[in-house]
Amino acid sequence: METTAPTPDNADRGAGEGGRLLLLDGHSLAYRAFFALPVENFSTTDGQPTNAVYGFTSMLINVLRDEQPTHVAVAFDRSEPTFRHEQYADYKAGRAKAPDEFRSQVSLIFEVLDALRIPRLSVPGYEADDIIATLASQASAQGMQTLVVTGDRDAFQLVNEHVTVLYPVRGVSELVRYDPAKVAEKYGVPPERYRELAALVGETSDNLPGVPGVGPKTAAKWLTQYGDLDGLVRNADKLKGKAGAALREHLPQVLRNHQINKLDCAVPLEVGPAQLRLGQWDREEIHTLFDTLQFRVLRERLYATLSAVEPEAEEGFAVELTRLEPGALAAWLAEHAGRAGERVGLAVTGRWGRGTGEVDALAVATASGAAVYVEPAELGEADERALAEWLADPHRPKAIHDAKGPMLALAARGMTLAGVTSDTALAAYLALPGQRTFDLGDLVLRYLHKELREHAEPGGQLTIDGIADDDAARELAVRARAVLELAEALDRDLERRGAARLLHEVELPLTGVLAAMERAGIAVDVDHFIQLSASLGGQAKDTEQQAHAAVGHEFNLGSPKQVQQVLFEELGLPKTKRTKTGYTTDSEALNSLRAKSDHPVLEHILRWREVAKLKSIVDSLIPMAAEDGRIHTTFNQMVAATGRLSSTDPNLQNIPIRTAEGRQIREGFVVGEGYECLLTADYSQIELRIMAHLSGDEALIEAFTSGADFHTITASRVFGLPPEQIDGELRARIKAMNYGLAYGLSPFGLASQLGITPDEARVLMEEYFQQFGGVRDYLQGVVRRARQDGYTETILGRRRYLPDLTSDNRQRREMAERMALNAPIQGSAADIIKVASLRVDRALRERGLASRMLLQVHDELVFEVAPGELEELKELVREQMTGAYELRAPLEVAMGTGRTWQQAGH
DNA sequence: ATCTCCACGTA
DNA sequence: CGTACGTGGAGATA
Repeated sequence: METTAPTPDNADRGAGEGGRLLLLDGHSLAYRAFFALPVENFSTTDGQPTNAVYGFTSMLINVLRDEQPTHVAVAFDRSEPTFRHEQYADYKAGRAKAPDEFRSQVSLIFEVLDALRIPRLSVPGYEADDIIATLASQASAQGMQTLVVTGDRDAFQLVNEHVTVLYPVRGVSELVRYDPAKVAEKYGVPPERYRELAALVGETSDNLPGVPGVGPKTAAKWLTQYGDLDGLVRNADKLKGKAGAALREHLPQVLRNHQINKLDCAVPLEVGPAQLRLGQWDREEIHTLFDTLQFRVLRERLYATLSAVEPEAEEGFAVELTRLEPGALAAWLAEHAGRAGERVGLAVTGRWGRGTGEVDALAVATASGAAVYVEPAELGEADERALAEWLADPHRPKAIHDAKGPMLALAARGMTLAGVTSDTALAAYLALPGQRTFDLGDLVLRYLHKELREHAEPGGQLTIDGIADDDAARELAVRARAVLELAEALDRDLERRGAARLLHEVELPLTGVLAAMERAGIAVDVDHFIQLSASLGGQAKDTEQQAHAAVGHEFNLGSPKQVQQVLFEELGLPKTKRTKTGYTTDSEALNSLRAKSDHPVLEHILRWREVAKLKSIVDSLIPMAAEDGRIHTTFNQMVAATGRLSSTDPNLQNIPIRTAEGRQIREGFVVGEGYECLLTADYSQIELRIMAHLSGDEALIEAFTSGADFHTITASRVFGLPPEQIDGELRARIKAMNYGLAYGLSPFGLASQLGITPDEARVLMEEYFQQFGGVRDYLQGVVRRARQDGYTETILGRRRYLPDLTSDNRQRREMAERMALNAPIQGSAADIIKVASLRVDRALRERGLASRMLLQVHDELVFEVAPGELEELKELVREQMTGAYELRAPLEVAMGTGRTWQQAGH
């Protein structure tokens, strides 16, 4: 086709001025989607397949979001023959008729486009590509930029400085941008030569055979050498070899291809580019349609995309910072931050961690923008007291971002923080649990469309109060102001997501409980650790020497790379499972190698790893002991996507327990001075009880309420044997299944774990589900609902969003399915232990006990027992933990006491 | 100095 | 080809 030469007029115009036209090839994209997305995952409950509509709509939304076009249209082919059929009777012959499941979806795509008020164009006798070519050419002449989205490579001939093609790869999830440079890079010819190249190479799907033995490389070489197809034809005689002969023989065919693959840019159309302006879409119609299609995730994305068109507000936050005279803080707080019910924003700087901290400064800002900045260390006695009273007053509502650190820092000054009605980091975690970080600036931008900076004053910075030059003060005041505004936005967002109660009744009060545990820490016996480290170090050294001797030379046992070298290259042992960079040497693989070869080095490596790991844990603990002889971990309340806590610096949630040597480490965690002993209390099989509860499977619930061993009872039902005939082997199989189900275990995985064949595993699962069908129904329902809603939910309404459930990448999709199976179970367990921690904490205070909670390890709480309180504490803990939530398979708690964490285990 | 991979500890 | 985490060493990259 002719490319429109830029006239001085339109060449000067920016893309924004002339507009951005988006043109999609409806059939080609829908067809791509149809084959990329498995139909069994994309159907409505009444059986209407929706994979093509879904994929098409998803691509459309993405491209609307990413490209922000001003004008849009979708072109469709017609079923009638086109001018190309007249030129070449066999055009597109032999192409399989589209399957019924596909054709039924085309009218649904029409409905989606109609609801979005996006014009759909088709003209008898022409293909969608021709319509696109015509509009693109007209748009270029009007100074518009055009984006063509199509799965048809013919469109590459349209590419020029005004026209870009977005071509889908890897299903429908990714679009590659073809500008002139990209076409040249990919095909070796500029876009205006692309037709000629295609004519030589041919196009199977259009039944246009090219020159046999000539691929894109040869074609590009010829075209470059002779300038263009004309030049090549004139010089066809000179071409040597088989390829040259083939070209000469097929010359008429090439010229015919070149005729036919030319896109017509003069299709008679009733509309021009200017009439394709993106209009107002019908919210109600979209709701109804997406409801029938059961597209909830897409609806969310669509709303997010189309409402994000509102202009970005550039302003920051206005604050009026007051410098207070000594003694004036009480009055200021009473006036500005004292009215009941009116929340203020609070921002704190300082350092914190390991159960303590220091406050440098603190700013308070009100909704009107009035703000103060104080440095506690500089305050007089009266001001400090006023500050402490205000901070500790639960009736002075405050919003703060990530309260736990400031709580520790304030506590180190003897101050308590209360009345926090919003922690914006915590709120954002509930809204977006998959995110890793919750930076205040990011959230402010996302929720308020504002920058985290001061609103520029028209007349420059105020210097009246003499502190305008104090950037740190103004910055902190801005943060306080921003937090306050953000808190309002997040309150609304959480209300919408049904998580407001979870925030206010669980997560917010829990922060204080966690801070208290971090402050308390757990006492350790450093001498014990030092001895243990020495003993483990000796063993590691011995084992290392044995390993070197067995191989005949030294190597670094800690280097997987060197271990691979030794095992697979030097010793020629059979290759194990692949990793990204080689073959695994993990303990599972080494153990299976031991079954095939009795080379002693295998045992030495395994033993060394075990000992070295334990030593590294012990060595990491030793320097962690603070001056008070205790280790103060940090609990993170906002990292785990399921709602669990995590522990860092050090991680006290992965202290060894499986092996006897590992348990030696637990001997080093001891009761502190002034206390009687440690108490551990853990939930028995909490996740399985939750699974029984959520599934409502009567047989599984009965297995828990019967009082006998759960795995034995379930095994007895599955195998149809009385419980006393269930031996260790049978029990182990069912135990693996019971736990595996909550993780999305496949027959393959179960097989490899039990050392049976996948077929046997399949049979075993089948037999299991015959007894516990409710579990299967539940698990299937979880995934199906999650796919529709876009998220899973726990018993307290904690959501986990799983967009990958609709991915066209099988690995990602199946991963998301397993996450969906596990998230409600693991997350509900997290909900329950959080509630339990709060209840126990409250009961301890109500009863005025001096015993305290030290650690939370997912299903276990560890306490330090004050003298004479053991019996009362045990009763209290059991009552509060079992009563945390009423499950149909009731919660049970096991407890143990002892001088050390090891002895308190049971 | 910082990142990625592997391996492995816990629930 | 079973979920959720955090840590440390090696080795590559800057």
